[in-house]
Amino acid sequence: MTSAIAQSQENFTSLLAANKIKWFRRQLTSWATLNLREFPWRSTTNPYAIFIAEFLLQKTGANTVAPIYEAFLIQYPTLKDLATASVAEIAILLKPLGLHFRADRLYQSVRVIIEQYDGEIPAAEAQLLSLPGIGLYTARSICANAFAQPLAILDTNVARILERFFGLQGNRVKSRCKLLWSAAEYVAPKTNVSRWNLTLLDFGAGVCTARNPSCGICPLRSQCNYAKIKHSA
DNA sequence: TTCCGGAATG
DNA sequence: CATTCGGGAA
Repeated sequence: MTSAIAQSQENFTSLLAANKIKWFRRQLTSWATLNLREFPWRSTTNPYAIFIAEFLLQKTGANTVAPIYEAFLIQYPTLKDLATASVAEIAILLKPLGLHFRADRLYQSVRVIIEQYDGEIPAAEAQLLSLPGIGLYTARSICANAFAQPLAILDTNVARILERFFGLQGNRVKSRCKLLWSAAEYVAPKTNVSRWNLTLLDFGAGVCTARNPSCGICPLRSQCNYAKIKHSA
C-alpha cells in the first residue's frame, strides 16, 4: 500500500465519523418526507420500465426525460414490443434527449436480453453491467429501484453532496472515484436504500446544486464542511 | 482522457 | 452568448 492510499484512508475514516453519518442520514431522511419528487418511473417497480427510465436518465435531467419516457412506454409497453423496433425508430423517440448513440446501445442491449436472458431484464449487477450502455451507476439504479437490492449509487449529485458535507477531497486521478464510491456505500443506510438513493439525487438536484446551492435553506448546513468554508470565505 | 449533445443557467 | 451539466465506452 502506498503512502498516498494510506493517507486517503486515514482521511476517509476521520472525515466520516459515525455520529456525523447518523445525523446526515436523519436530516436527509426527514427532508425526503416532504421533498421527494414524483416521476412516472418512481411509481413502478416494473424492471422493463425502470430499465428504460435509467437508460434515458443518463446524463439527462429528469424533467427532460419524463415526457419522452411516457411516450416511449406507450409506443413500446414491453420489452417484446421494443424488440420489434429498429434502431432508427428508437432514435426518433430519443432525439430530443441528445446523446444519439444511446439509441444504438439500447437496441443492442435489448437484443442481448432477448437472446441471453429470455427477454427478462436481468436482476444481477454483473449481468446488467455486461449490457452495452449500462455502467455501474445505471446497473445499481436498476438493482435498487426494480429489484429492491440494497445497492448505493454514485452520480455527480451524490459525489457533490459527499464532497461538500464531509469535506472529502480526493481530487485527482481515479482514487477520487474509488473514494467516493466507498463513501457512498459507507454512508448509505442498511434498509430502504432505493429510497435513500432517490433522496440524495433529489437533494442534489434541488438544494445542494452544482451552481448556487441553497445553503440558506439547507438542513445540513450546521454540520456542513462546505457551508463553513463558504461562510468564512 | 476524450467525446457525445441538447438543455439550463448566468 | 458562454459555461455548466453529467454516464459510458474507446
